Amino acid sequence: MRMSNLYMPTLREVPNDADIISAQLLLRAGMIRKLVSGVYSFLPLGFRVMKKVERIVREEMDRYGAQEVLMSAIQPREIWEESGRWENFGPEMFKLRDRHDREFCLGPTHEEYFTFMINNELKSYKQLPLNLYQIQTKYRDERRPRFGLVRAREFIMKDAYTFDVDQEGLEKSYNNMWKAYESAFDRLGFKYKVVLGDSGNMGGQISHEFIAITPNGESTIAYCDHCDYAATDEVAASNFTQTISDEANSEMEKVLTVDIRTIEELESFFSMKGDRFIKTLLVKAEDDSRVFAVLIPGDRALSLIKLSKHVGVPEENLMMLTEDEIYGMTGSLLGFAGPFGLKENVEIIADRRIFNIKNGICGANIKDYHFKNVNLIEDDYSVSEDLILVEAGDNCPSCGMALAIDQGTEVGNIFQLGDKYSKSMNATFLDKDGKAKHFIMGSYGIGISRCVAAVVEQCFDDKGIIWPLAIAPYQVVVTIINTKVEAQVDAAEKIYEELLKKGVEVLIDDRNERAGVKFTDADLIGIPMRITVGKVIDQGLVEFSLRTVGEKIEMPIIEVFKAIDNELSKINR
RNA sequence: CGGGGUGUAGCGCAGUUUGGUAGCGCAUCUGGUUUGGGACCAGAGGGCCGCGGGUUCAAAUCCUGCCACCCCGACCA
Repeated sequence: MRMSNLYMPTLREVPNDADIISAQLLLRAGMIRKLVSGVYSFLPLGFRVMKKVERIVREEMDRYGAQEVLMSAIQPREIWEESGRWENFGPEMFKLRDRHDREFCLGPTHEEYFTFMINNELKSYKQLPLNLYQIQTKYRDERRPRFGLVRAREFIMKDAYTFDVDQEGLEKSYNNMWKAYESAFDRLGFKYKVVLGDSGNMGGQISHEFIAITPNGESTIAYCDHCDYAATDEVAASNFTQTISDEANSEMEKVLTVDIRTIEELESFFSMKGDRFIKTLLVKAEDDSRVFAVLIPGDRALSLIKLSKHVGVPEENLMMLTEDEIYGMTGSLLGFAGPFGLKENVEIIADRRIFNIKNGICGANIKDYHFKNVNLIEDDYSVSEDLILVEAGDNCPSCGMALAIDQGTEVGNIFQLGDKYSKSMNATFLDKDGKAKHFIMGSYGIGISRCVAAVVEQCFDDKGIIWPLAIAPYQVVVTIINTKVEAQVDAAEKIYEELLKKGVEVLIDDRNERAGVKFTDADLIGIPMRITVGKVIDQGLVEFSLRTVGEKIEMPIIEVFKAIDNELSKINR
């Protein structure tokens, strides 16, 4: 491709609405453009990268036995009514009506449609297992789109669905997809971890998430460097050793604590560490049917997912009480809540570790008062072994060493759905014994466009993007220093033709620009290899440099082809 | 959805406090000089100042309604 003709509108300045590095660089490199909040278009260079990501994912899916299809993005209300998600998916679903007032949505995901289709077409166990996938545009009307391609409202996703006769078959399909994902992500060239995911409200079924390690990512994961334990922060078991005081129990006392609300303020007021406090958090079910007071050690945070499992309310329906609601339940203000004197309908849930706190401190449910010398007794409460968000340094549940915490971007997930959809949509096949059984399903997603962003989040420097060779929009750029110098142009054109002949993906920068502009653009758009044709062409030499290294090495033209072959041979296929 | 901020040329911004004919840098076009890490000179084009209503002799500027975008929170692949 000739850069004199390439639609590559690079920007010198950072667009003011680009919030993370990947969005800034992709916009500046002329690879994407934003139309409205959370909706992006891909320009030639960006589209090439995305197609390469797609190709890698596609090859690995195919290699592991999945079959590609393309389902419609537009779906009728009826199939979503069957699963109950027309309502439950909530305002995130883009809904529309046709001229006859019939209702549709733009698919945010495709469990319903696949289940519906399979149920119509597939009737015998002999046709199972089955693994179908597609790569397609998905729509989710996110409440708050941000982070460029990472949380978009329109995005490209690979979604796959497996259908098996039983749990054993599902586990095989699941492990198979796990391997396919590892192969694909290894080839994409970013660092990632596979972590135990939230099994959500699906009744304890297994899921895993593939998290690209990115410093500003939205997902927090806990992992162990000494064994292979890894989980999202809300799910990871928190095991820590409490310091248990050996002092004798003292009599509980009410203490005036004017305007002292936060644990931090309490620590300095009482001159005690946070682990001596009993924090009381008020949480309710969204429909107001139940209210919980959750007791946890003062220096730790609550995991809503763990609470959700303990009380049997789906996590998305749990919410913290507002200050007004707290007043209603405790008769006091935010910051003074405690386990004593709550309204009768409040269920008190305790993390077991608060019973190790001797002569602790908790809110008194009276404005400006706390109790000290509190010693709670297990028998009085609904006790959970673990309600707490994991922290760095907690003990690994599998080997006991210290866990580390990292931020990341979820680029893939795999779910064991079981019969969740086949049951609600009554999708069955006939088993060996002639009886109708529900399909045992799995679903598997990869955020294709999100992967593009995740790679950039990991691969950049102060000059721009550094694409891994496997997904770079072009592999080589031939830079002509001065297009007025015939010898340079001739040599560059010959090199360009030769590389094209060899099947190398190559750009030639034949623009009548100064060298600096060309270097800056080449660095910004992140082309892995650059051949610079300049003055030393008179001696039959060109310069070769790698974007990762930067250093230019003079070499004869023949050598540069070898160097390129050598780099290309490193691509993992 | 709650709180905050911002909307002025393709991009980044000033001008708004104190109303008086819309500016700067980059980008674009023309001519020339240049040509190894975002050149220089001279000239040119480009604006419903987010949209609507109001106040005023006069509104980018003041008032008001709406919209969009961004941030923080809540929520979520």
